[in-house]
Amino acid sequence: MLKYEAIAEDLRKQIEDGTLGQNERLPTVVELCHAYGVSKITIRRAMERLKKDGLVSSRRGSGTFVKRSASFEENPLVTGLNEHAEGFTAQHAKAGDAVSSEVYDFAVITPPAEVAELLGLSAEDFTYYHCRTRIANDLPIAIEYTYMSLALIPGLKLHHLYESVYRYLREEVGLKLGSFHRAIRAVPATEEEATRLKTEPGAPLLELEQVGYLDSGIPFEYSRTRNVGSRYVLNNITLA
Amino acid sequence: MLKYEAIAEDLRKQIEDGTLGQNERLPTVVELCHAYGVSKITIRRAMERLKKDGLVSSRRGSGTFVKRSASFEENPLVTGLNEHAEGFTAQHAKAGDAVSSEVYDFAVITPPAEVAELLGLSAEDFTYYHCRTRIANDLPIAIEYTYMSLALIPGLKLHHLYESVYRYLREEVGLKLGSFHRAIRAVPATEEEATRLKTEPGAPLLELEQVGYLDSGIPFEYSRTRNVGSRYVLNNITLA
DNA sequence: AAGTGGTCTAGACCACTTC
DNA sequence: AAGTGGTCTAGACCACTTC
Repeated sequence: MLKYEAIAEDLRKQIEDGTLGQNERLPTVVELCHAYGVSKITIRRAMERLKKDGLVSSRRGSGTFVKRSASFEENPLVTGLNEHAEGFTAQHAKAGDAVSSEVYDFAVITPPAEVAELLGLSAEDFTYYHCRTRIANDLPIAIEYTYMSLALIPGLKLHHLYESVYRYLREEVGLKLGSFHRAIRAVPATEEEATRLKTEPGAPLLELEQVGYLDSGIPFEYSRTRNVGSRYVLNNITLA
Repeated sequence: MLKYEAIAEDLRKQIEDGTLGQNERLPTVVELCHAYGVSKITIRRAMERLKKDGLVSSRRGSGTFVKRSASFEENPLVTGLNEHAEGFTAQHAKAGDAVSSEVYDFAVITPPAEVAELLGLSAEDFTYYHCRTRIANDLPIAIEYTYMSLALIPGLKLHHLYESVYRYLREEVGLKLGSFHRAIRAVPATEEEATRLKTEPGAPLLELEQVGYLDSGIPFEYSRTRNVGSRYVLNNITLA
């Protein structure tokens, strides 16, 4: 086994058995160099492996931290990682499409227990909840059910849902978005979804379930996006 | 822009404008070090970027080569990359499932024009074609439609389709599998598929379309795998 | 034997945060 | 000012292929 692989495995075990707890800072790169008797680039490769697997995130100037993702160990379905998130708006703007939204629900609620757990919230914490369709060139492409942490995003308003929420988070709230854990399924449209998406009940939808993390490793959103199968193809895929 | 990014962009342009042609060998790492006035690790990072984007593949002892993937420029839907392919058999063996197959079709044919193009074949070249279902614990999970290059795999027999084709390719043919270009869609089951998969016509299927490459960059297979939506979740996802 | 890419060392220097 | 991770140098050494 290569040195960087052995180091990554050792740190992974420490994270999985709790020696390194959620949100805990790892030793610095230099400390790890001394501890394992290797040079910086070898530690760096081990860290890249752990980042790819969604276990840690690094911030220049601060350190490298264990992500709050223990719940994912229990749910092996959702273990991917996506850096450099682009929202629906950015994806379609590139193609020159006219993008709009229809909002069906927007409220502040206490989320379902499994959502609260994925977001690292207690039973008393609030989240925003919204359901909206995303429309490109007058054709509905997807319906989104999203929970976002109220504490992290104090000022979300209805009108943001008609624009780009990610742009708002980045530019106005100043959040730094990090990685995403994702799972993908094919599911049938409910009657309500069929009406909202202008398709047939039971029509195949491509569902992306995701938890979004800030670059600090704190989860900020849980969402399910259901894309009309005949209008959407997912490209640029890597399976880990 | 970082040095390795600038070098990757420069090489990408040379590949896209044809200065570096399909299957052509790039300059060696040491030559690139001198050409760009940088050290090995910087060239290495640029190469990792190009590999991730599916433009080149490297073989230790031989060099780094432009992949035969020009046709993907015309089809932006299929531009992902997946190293370290695991077949259905390996995935389910881990989970301790009983894996089997049902083969509905196995023949040597001249493939459809678009498949021939993706595989870099002429109109006169032959491929294997097979359709089979993959079954775990007596429940059909997926149906596969696959074209494999006859010239690369002289000895494929029916009985291999009841076992692991990838294991056969690796261990008996001695092929080294490289990366995969993939696209994902949700599609409805046809009547025939519904019967073979023990589900309903129109039921949502998660389709993975892929072109598989050897580590030399030569494409060896084109396949569409349609997974029953209610029995299959794709995890460990990275969107590039 | 000669050439190839892959891993790794022991740092220097930089961008960024404030542990 | 001190500490953090990120990029990069100029190699050494190794695994693998035969350009």
